[in-house]
Amino acid sequence: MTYPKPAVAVDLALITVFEGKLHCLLMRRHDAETVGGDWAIPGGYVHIEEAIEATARRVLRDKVGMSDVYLEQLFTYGAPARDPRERVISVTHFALVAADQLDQVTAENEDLVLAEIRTDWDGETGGIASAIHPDAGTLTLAFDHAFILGDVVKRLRGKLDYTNVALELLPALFTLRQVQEVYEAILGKQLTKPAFRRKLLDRKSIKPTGKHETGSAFRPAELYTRI
Amino acid sequence: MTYPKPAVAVDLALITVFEGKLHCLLMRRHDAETVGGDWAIPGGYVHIEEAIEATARRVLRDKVGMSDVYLEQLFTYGAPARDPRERVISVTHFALVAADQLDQVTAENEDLVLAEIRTDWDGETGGIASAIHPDAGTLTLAFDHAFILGDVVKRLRGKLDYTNVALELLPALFTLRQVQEVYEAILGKQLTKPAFRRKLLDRKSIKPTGKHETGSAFRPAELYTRI
DNA sequence: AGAATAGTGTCTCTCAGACAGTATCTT
DNA sequence: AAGATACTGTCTGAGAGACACTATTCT
Repeated sequence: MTYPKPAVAVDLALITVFEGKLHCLLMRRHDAETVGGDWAIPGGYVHIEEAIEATARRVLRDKVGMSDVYLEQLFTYGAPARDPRERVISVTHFALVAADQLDQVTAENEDLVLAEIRTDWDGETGGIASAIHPDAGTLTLAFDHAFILGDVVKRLRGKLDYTNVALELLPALFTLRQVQEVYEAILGKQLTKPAFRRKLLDRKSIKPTGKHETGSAFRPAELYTRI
Repeated sequence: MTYPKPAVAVDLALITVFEGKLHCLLMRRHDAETVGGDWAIPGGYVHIEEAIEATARRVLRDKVGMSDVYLEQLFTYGAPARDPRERVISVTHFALVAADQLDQVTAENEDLVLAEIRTDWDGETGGIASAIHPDAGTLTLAFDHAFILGDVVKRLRGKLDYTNVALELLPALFTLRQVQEVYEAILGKQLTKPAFRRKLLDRKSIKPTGKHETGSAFRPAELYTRI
């Protein structure tokens, strides 16, 4: 006996830190009334012979125009009514990207915007997130995507202290101050500089390059790179 | 346009600590030659109007005969050839149960056994696990289930120090020594008693009952319970 | 009484936070 | 030279591991 099958999709939260704030790439939907919102994270159906991560990378390439990013499976969302049109199970991933890369794709594609992610809960409590655009204000998110973005923030907060995922949000060369800004954006709180430096350097996951930043108003900081 | 859809299943790793060792419930397959092994963790297809966790609880009830257990989504496995018969995407969960409960179901059902899970890697490195039965020796696992069990161990090791999941593996009343045994079984290494007691009690997630264990050869330990 | 385990007190070492100080670059 | 930020040294308190000690129960 064969059962009717749910559809399987991959949704992709593209995360970056821009001007000291967590941001996410959103895609305009032209069917807002049927899916419950004007904006959504990019996604696509899993093809019958395609690995799940391959779907994620295809969505990244075809819908966003990027490749070679840090990608991680987050959670699989499958509430029967999460998509009002048909049963869709979403194997959701998140990607971590440096801000300059996302700037480029939003400039080239009218339907892609970068929105700030805000949460009104502390630590790893959990809950929904809201997306705020500098011009348009708070964006209405389709499906369960406000909930998904909340889960992304929660996961990132949890992984910060025992992994190096934060470095994926920075360009190839970066200052220690920039790393601290990424941590502060994700955790939503201030950190103390000396303790942060020590912890980061003790981890042996970055190394100094001897080069320094240019164009700074005052003393330029040394540039570091991933090991 | 409609694409051919993959099937979606939920697989369920039922975990317990028995005689100081991590164990897992396995189900005998009668189609070993087509699925690559004699033993598998229980699973079932997601029905078209059924939430994913509801599938997990249905599998738990219908195939194992249990209810009211700690359940958590682990990962979604979707390699195209993981099931040689058809494309099946598995939203895998794990359940944590006290050993006495699993003892009961294996006694009642011939096709269910409790096998020890062993890993040959340290900490949270990751890798496959093997399943060892007291009489039958090493069991051959179907599909990617050796890999999945490895991921379960990895996840449990990671969650031990910042959650109370370990308490789900114990009966309603337990001694501090039993809690330490659970931690040691999961981590695969010895811990020191005074430090362990302090950390556990400082967490305020268990409380003493005033009762003591009976039938012990020597001084009986106090019984604690979850708060 | 002796054996075995339950449970506790203390020392030390490591590590994170806080603060204050020094170094270096631009205007 | 002044100002701003990069970077560092030191103090302190919290917490984990190691060890030794006391307490309690059964044979």
